[in-house]
This record gives sequence, structure tokens and C-alpha cells, in this order.
Amino acid sequence: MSELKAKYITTTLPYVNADPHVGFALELVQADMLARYWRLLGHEVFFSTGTDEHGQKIAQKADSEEKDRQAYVDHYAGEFNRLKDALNLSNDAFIRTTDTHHKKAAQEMWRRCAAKGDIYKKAFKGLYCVGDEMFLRENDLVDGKCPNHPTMEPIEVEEENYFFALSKYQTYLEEYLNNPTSIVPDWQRQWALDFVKGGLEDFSISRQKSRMDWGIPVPGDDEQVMYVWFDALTNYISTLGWPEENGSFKKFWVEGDTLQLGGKDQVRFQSIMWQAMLKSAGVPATDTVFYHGFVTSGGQKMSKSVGNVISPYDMVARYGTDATRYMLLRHVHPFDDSDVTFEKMDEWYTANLVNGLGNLVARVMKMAETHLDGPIEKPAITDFEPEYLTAFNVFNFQAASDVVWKKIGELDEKIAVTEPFKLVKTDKAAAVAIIKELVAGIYIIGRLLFSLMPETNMIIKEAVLQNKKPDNLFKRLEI
RNA sequence: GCCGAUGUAGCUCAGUUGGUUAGAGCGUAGCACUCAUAAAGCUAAGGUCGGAGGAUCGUUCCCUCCCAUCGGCACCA
Repeated sequence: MSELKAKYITTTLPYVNADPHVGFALELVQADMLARYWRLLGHEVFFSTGTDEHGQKIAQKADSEEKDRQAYVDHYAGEFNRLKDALNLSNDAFIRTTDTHHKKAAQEMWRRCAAKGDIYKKAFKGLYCVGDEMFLRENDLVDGKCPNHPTMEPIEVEEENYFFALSKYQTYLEEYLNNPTSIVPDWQRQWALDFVKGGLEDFSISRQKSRMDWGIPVPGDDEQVMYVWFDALTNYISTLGWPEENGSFKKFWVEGDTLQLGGKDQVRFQSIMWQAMLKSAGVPATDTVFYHGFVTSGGQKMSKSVGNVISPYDMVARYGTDATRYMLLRHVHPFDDSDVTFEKMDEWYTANLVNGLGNLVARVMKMAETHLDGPIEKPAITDFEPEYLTAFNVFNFQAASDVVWKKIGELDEKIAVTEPFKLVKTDKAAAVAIIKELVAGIYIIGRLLFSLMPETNMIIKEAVLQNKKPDNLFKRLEI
């Protein structure tokens, strides 16, 4: 058997200007399910996540709340890092773009792109709102005024910024995106390809320090700080120790398979700008970027004003960690938008977890505990069925989960058909044989849940090995 | 406006080489059982497969047009 390739997987880094959102929780558990699955298959895995902490919006928010900026981002980094326990994540690294090492790496990225001749200075002209202390976008203007300050006249400001020569990489990016595995799902790849073919503009990668100083200093220019995107993108390799060329970077990025996850609004950044930066710096491209959809609630985008925001912490509080993972991985579409409400989640929870998985384990283990002399022989490890493997290969977390629930249904049916609880009164040996099969079936279900619901996996395994009915896996919801 | 999708049972969705009675899960109704978290099992109701034309011996699945919904159309990240 050939050596399995090392696997690198990372989420995007959420921008820490708000509390963790269920959409990001989705990305995290998707990454975690893959990471655990690969480890189970025997791959060496490096799973990274973290926080993106520089830029205008964060500086502004911290200032407006009269908080020290570093203290402000420390707080939010903590809020995001708390998801590790809440969602039982197995990430190997949590990188913050304010980490010292990361700052150095971002500067090295800059130097390399500059050495390649891809960074140049150019005058940038834009409408600037003095009230917001930031440049306004054409689309944001309301009657030509800043939406937040309709009484103030935006002023035209010109400043010199550094630009990255993205346009140089059009041909390269077309080649890269022609590779069918560069982006999943494929229609996102088509979009990216069309976008690149339509022509690329260079983009600014710095801000004048006098106007915005919450960023990583541009090497060799005290007047400028990096634009947050240039800084943040570098995290995907700085987390592996880059620019140190050996060690983790070599093992996972150069010699391993690399996978990045992101929301569907990230295509331009992850698959276009970032890939051009990597090429410029002489670093191998990301093998695949997977883009998930958005989670809506009640048919609308979540927003504070609508009042339909779902916090992952609220989900965990109501259903528990494994059940929350279950909702996000089995009932949210891997890459299309999905609608989630507590009403729907209550149904899923009760039907599939309480009445389905939880009840099955309870009824089987009760019979086992009552009628077997001791634990069954530990079932041999069997290969996963093809549909389970295929589901993971195409990032179809729902299909992978469906395999488990199909088995749950089969076992429930088997109990109904063979009635071991009745048979035990007339033919104990036959009943015991059936119960043993059922327990083995539970064990297999537990194993299939390894990546989806790690805690449940452990409980089932323990229950089988000790021949003891566990406490109810999922508590019935209070009405 | 342009580009791209989507429109299949109450809900969420499967359904590619076009071929007899269109599927699953959840929900609903009834039957029945009792090992289990009043759970599971069986049965049933429920669909002109968005609409209209066309090509075909024949299409939910191909072509055209229309309607509806959604998303994107670069420096907010």
C-alpha cells in the first residue's frame, strides 16, 4: 500500500467585527468533518482556522466603542476560538493575523511579489466620507451622498497606494481554473473562469497610514500599511510556518493535498487574487477551493434588524454539540443556500436524533444488557461502502450522513421483523444471535459517525464494548 | 440591463447515456406492536414533474419562447 498523502485543510478567516455567525460555524464543521474523516483513513492532516483582525472596519469599530484595538480583537478572537469547544473542532492551528509570525510572513509575501515586479505605486482617487473616515463605493452612494452621513458632502481624495499587478496573471489564472478540481462546485469555477476571461484589473494592496494605520507595515515604506486582504490571504501558508520552507509548509503545502473552504462570496479572493499572489511569490497553487452556500433563516438573509440571526452558541445550548454539527452537515446543502429555523431544527432533532439514532441505540443496548452474558466480540473493521466514500470525495456531507440514517432505518426494521424481545421467551439462542447482530450494527453506525458526531461515536463504542445501555443520547425537547 | 442558476408530493430535496404504475426523508391520517426516549413497524392520502410550443415512436430529463424566484455583475470583508 502506498503512503497516503498528507492533507491540508483550512477555512477562511472570519473578519472579527461581529459575533460568530452560523454560516461560519457551517464552514468550520464541514472542514472538521473532512479532517476527521481523512485522519480516520490514515492521512496526516493539518487543519487550520483563525481570525482576520486588521483593517478599517475593525479599527473604526474599536475606536467607536472606545476600546483599545488589540484588546478589541483579542476579545473577538476569543469568541471565535470558543467555537473549538462548542463545536468540538479538531483544528491543529488557530492563526490570528495579528500574530507576530503572521505579520512577518505577510511582509515576506509582499517582498517576494515586489521582487517579481508585481507591486507598483499608483495614485488612487476615490470619494471619501469624512464622517466614516473611509472611502465610499459607487454602489453605496445614496443620492451621491454617504448613506451614513447624508448631510455631508463626500470629498474626492487622491492618495498613492501600492497596487498588485493582477492583470499580469490572466493567462496563468485561466490555466489554473481550467483544471476541473481547482474549484468545487463546478459552476463557481465557470463563474471564476468567465470573470478572468473578462479581463482583470490590478488591485490596491495598501492604505495610507495617516488615514488608516491598523494594518501590517509595508516593508520599506513607513507611510503605508497593507490592505487587509493582502495581509489576510497570506495566513493560509503562514499558519504552516512559511516563509520557513521546510517543516510543515513543505509537508502539507508543497507535498500534500491542499484544500481551502470558503463562502461563495469568496471566489474572487481565494481562487483569483490569492492564486495570483502565490504564483507571484513562487509558491504552489491551492489544489482545490470548496465554496459553500449561505444559511438563510425564514427565507431571508440573517440580519440583526430582521431579528432572524441564529448564533451557533444558541444552537449548541438547545441541542448540544453533536446535534448542532448534525444539523449543519446533514440538513444544510453543501454548496447551495439553505434555510434554517429553530422550528425546522426542532423537527430534525426529534425525528432523526431522538426518535431515530438515540432511540435505536437505547432499544438495542437495553436488549443487549438484559439478554447477553457480556460484550459482543469487537466487530472487525470493514471498509466503508462506496457511496460513503464517494460522498466525501464530492463534499456531499448530506449524502455521507444519509448512509448512516439508512442503516438506522434498516436496524429498526430488522427489530420489527425479527422481534428478538419476543423471541427470547421461546428460543433464547436465536434471539441472542439476533441481538448480537443488532449490537454489531450499532457499532458500525457509531464508526460511521466518527467524523460527523465524534462524541456520539465514542459513547456508542463504549456502550457496545461494555455491553451497557448508555444514558439517552439525545434528550427530548421540552414542549 | 448583462451573466448564471433554480422552479418535481404540505416542507426539504433525489431523479445524465429520453422508455412500462415519477422517488426519499420529514409532516399528516389509519392499523398494529411493546425491546426502547408514548419511540419503532405497516398502510394510505398527496404531484397536469412552472407554462406554451417543437423535435421524437415516446420525455420530468433534448430545443425555442414565456412566467416566477434567487444569486452575481471586483478593492465591505
